Amino acid sequence: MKDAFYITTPIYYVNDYPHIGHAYTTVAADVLARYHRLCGAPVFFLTGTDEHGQKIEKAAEKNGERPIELADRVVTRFESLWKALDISIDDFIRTTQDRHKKGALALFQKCLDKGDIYEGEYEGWYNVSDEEFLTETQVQELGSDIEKNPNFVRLKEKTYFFRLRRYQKQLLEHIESHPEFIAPLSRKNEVLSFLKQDLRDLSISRSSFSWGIALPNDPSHVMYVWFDALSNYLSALGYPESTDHYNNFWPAQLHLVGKDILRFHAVFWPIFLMSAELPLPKQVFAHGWWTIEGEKMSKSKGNFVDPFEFIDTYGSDGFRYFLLREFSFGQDGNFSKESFIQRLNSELANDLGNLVSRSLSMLEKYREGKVPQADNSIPSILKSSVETHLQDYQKLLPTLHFDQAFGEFWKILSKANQMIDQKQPWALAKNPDQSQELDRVLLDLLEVIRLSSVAIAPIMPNLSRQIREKLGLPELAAKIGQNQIEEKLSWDAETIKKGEKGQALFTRIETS
RNA sequence: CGCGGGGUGGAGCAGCCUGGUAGCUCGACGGGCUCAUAACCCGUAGGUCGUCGGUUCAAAUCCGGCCCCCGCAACCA
Repeated sequence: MKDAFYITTPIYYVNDYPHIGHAYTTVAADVLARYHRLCGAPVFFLTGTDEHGQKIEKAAEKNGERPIELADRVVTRFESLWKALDISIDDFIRTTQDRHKKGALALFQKCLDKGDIYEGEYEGWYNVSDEEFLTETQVQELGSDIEKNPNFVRLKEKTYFFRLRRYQKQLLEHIESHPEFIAPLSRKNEVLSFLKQDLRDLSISRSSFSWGIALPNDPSHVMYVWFDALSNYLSALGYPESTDHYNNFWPAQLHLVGKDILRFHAVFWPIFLMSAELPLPKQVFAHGWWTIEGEKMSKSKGNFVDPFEFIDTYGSDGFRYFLLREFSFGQDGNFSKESFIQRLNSELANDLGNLVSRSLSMLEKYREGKVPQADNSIPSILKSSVETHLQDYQKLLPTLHFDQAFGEFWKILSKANQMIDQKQPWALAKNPDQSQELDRVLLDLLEVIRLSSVAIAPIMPNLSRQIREKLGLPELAAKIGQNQIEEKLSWDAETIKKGEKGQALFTRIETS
């Protein structure tokens, strides 16, 4: 039996509008979840929302509603996006749920018992009208003006600190003895250089607002965002109860995060876990960011890409494919409508869609749509090169080299197109003596199309299903213990029932 | 000396860790085919790999200096 695969996205701040970045992380997680399910592994794929904090409290107050009412209202933005994007989550956790509070409190108590949390004082510049401490950068920018402005006062606040330094060495050792713990490599180096400085203890509570989880030892404080949010990965499994669910899936196989929150996941989170004497996740992977038409995405520019808009116009499969195909996972990349359309037209319409179309059309024309009987005396033309590419695909996809994995598979489509040109089935069809050779060509094409339906299933589940319908094959369904990727992603693994051209698989996007 | 990423044919990128004929996609140009979604196939042009120096028989690749671009340190994957 395959190892259990627990994969998470960050929990998203509920008050935000979902944008391409949220979609990116979640689609990547979904592709991995679907892939591992097809490999027969028990999979638990978790996402959710972070619903506490001063911002929510204030926003709710402004709307004249209770914070939980606001959260209940806006959480649907995320829930409906995941539905529209065909995200196959197993669970959706909200930090306002009782199960989460229970888990977060239990983790906090563990750390407290360990003596890693102590009461201290935070002193800094406070913005009276915003009711917020200024960040160090803000203080720097203001310079000496800060002392002249009566809106800024020097303030001390009681807060609870976490003794990060106690675990600094242990964490360094862990990272060094587990080279795969932080990926990609450049991010790991970043974390290592951070860890080689002296760590400051981390403030993990606030008393200036109350919308959060009250500390067990001091109800006048609530947990500050990171302690609260990170513990979702445990609370979703039922922690602190030692259920089968928990025991099967912890430690997580993979925390997928954006590069901005790597430090929280690769430094603070493992330290909390060490304090609570829990096993660490196997890997934290930080991916890159999207720029939009060459510019940084930001609220002030208002240039967020709205995923719903693209899904509505071009479908979820194409959008999903573009996100992971366009550039290497881990790097930054650029979103432009032009490159989006270009890639979909070239790879989904011209390469894949057209190959399906021309192949099935020939089957209908030359063989009345009937799958020819295989003649073993004529060897397959494509088999051996296809197998090489399939092996590479299977190495690349689970290691998060999505762009290369699909690039590798697309080489197969290219080989098939080349074969058509070389063999010229339309000429073979005119000569009855070459009937068997024509059969061979058609069978090879059908097989490549069938393999496509398997290879693209994790990223384009709808196209996969449509292809399989054309071939008279059932939709791929995951079964625990049955490795369908290995079984069905090999040459002639399934008996193709038919080959119906039907409707175009993916039509070109006209730009005019 | 805050931290990090990047500078490779017109565009976007891979290659750099583990030195040894500079590769991919798109675009341009020419040709082929007619089964197909004006799609597909073949070929051609185009790069002193930011720059200066070092190591080496050999450097896009290793080392050092410099220049330029971008991001983080503030909402934000």
